[in-house]
Amino acid sequence: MDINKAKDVFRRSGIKFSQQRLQIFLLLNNKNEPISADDIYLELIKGESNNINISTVYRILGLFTKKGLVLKSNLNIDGKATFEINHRDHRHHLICIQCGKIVPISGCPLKEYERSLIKKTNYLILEHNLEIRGICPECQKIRESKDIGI
Amino acid sequence: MDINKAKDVFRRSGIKFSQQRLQIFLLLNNKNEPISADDIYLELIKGESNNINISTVYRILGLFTKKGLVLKSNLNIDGKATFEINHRDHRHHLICIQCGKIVPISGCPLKEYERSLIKKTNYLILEHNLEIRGICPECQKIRESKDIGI
DNA sequence: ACGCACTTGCAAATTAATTGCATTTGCGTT
DNA sequence: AACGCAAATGCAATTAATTTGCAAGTGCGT
Repeated sequence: MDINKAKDVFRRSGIKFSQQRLQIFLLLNNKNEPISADDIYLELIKGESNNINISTVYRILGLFTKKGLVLKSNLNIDGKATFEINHRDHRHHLICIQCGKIVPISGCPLKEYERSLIKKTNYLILEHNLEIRGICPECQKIRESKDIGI
Repeated sequence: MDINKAKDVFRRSGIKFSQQRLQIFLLLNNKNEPISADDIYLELIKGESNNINISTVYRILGLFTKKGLVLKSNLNIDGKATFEINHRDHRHHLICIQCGKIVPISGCPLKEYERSLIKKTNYLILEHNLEIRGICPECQKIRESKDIGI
């Protein structure tokens, strides 16, 4: 994702361009895991020339969310809300409860199920979220070597 | 769920009995949807003789969660964490985005999928959460009568 | 370069959640 | 049934996340 592409997305979404919006948008595009407002802020202020305020981060995330560019993840990381780019390809995550690593998983196992749910409940199903938690291969090795029970 | 049953659960979980714990436990058992600490507090103080403090509510929810009686739902309702009784039968929810109603759905569509995910990723899968959002039949009728697009 | 609406920074306010400490309560023992 | 102690609660104050008001700054069309 480069600057011109970002400007394009902004224009199409009716979002006025600004440096701060650009930076947050690029950062979110380079992450493939949910990130908190505070972490975005910390990443941006450690970047060389770049300055930004935490309230601006919140405001921009709110704007992006309202415009559908960003999803407010239902995954709260110790009390902080997290956000991620709205990959329209409908992505879920696999989260390691040991090291906190989050990896996107491809495909969605719920298409068929939702159809049956519609029949059963008469709800108009619009969206869902799914997070799966477990222990990644690396952390499993560490656990084995320390002989910790689950 | 009556008082003696609750006392039994407490004893088996190593939880000392108290009025406040009882009330929160009974309330959670009568809800079948996630509820925030604040809403629990509000429901309890409007009850006749009953008084409780919001910090006590948080402390008891923390205790119940630690002991596995209660699950901290990943569903945050405008910025507030929510909690629900740990039905060990592994329940998911269907949420109406119009009226906010939450109904539990029976069965879980992910058993088979998790098995395939284990093979593919070598993760040790421990748990997952799934929330499905849509519009309930009643709200659909209201929308139709008002002719609102989605 | 100019002007105006929109955005940002800053500081203060709000709200959720936590904590320290004095008081109260549950419960086993006498 | 009263006693005593550890644990639980209430209260007030604190911390931490998020929001908001307002003055100053910026993007963008003219």
